[in-house]
Amino acid sequence: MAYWLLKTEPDEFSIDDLAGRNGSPEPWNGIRNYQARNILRDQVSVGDEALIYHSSCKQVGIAGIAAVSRAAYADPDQFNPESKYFDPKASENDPRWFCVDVVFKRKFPRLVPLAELKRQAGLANMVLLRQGRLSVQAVTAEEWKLILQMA
DNA sequence: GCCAACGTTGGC
DNA sequence: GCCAACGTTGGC
Repeated sequence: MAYWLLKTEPDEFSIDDLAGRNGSPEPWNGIRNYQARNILRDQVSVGDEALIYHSSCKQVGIAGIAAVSRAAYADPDQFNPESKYFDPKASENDPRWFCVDVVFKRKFPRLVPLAELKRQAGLANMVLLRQGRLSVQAVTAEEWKLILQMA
């Protein structure tokens, strides 16, 4: 079992939206970055758990936890010309982008702000703090434990 | 809204 | 394959 962090803009899709799915799977789609894509496609597995991170909003930080319920499959939006995630270079035979399904696990009693994560010595090597722009990233067991304690 | 960091595109 | 120009992410 591995741990991940998934970024989302809460104005688009928040931890509350995920909670509102009442346990049904939510496709984590729209990932259009190769590094993130490779992690999704090659490493994220059913049963893994992920921190849900709220980005590009008033209160940035970690909002809760989701579990992976389906491993990588072709993101259908890449084939849909109506979608903003449409990719003319992708084809059904040769998909370029992938998504996974996640289910809601829990919402933290409070959002753990990015500023606090930055202050935590044990999190100094966290990918989130080292590499700004990666929307799917690995979290170590130690980091996971520490963040759950902060929540 | 600004701007730093970084990813992508495209000419050569 | 290099690199300049440009676009996007994302915190503040």
